[in-house]
Amino acid sequence: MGDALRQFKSEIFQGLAHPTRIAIVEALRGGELSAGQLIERLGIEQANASQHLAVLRAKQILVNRKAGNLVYYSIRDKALIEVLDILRRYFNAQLSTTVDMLKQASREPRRSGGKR
Amino acid sequence: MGDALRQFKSEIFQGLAHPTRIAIVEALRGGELSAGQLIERLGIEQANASQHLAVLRAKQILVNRKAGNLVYYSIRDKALIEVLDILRRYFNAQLSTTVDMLKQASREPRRSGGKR
DNA sequence: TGACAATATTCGAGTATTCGAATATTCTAT
DNA sequence: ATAGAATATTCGAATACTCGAATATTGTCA
Repeated sequence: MGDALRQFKSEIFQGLAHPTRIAIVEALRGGELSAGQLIERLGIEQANASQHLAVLRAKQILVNRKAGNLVYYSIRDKALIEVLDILRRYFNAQLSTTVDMLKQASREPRRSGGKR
Repeated sequence: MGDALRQFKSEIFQGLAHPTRIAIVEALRGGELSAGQLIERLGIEQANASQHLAVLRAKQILVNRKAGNLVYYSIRDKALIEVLDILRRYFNAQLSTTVDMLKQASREPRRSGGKR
């Protein structure tokens, strides 16, 4: 696979590599929302939202549509939603094992991580 | 969705947010490889490979298995491979409209956050 | 036109990532 | 025990990211 393509891929992942940006993309699952609606739903600073939206635009994850005074954002390609669905299962599976580990850890005294 | 879960998700994406790490994961599509084999195939520095492998381990993307002097890495959950497949289609679709941008990007120096 | 609302950009400080060089660890074989 | 091979970690400098404050831009309406 070409270098440029791999670079492109990594930039998509970079685009999603922030909790706020994941929240934005997930909020747009159901369809487009204006910047203001996103700010309200996520409860974040206006400037911060705009910066994250700029990142998502730059990485081609979102597209925007201007309607008068408002700017509506939406997910550019529904394949990304598919990815989010798969990852949801993935995270659920991972979570159960992580939770088990955490339970285990909180039950045992903190010690240099030996094997039994 | 919980904050912690979103944090967890973003860390997975962060784990994949580097071309070298994507190359590593893709090299492991066909099954496990030792660190040395990865280094040879990808043509990268030993220390650098080890650092990236540490990131992928920390993000729970890879698991490793020691066999004598060697350490074999493999993808932890096959859902990730599914994700890579979907993204392959995604990237192909995007490519037609993005080729020009990529050419441009690879031709111009990277200059975000430059000196002031 | 001027005031105002919605969104975007710039700035600077704090933090995190990335790299190669150097060093450390772990395992095997003698 | 010692050497050597495979892998991991530490260090420091360069680069990139993130945030809120301040400012700029764009569109609407009276």
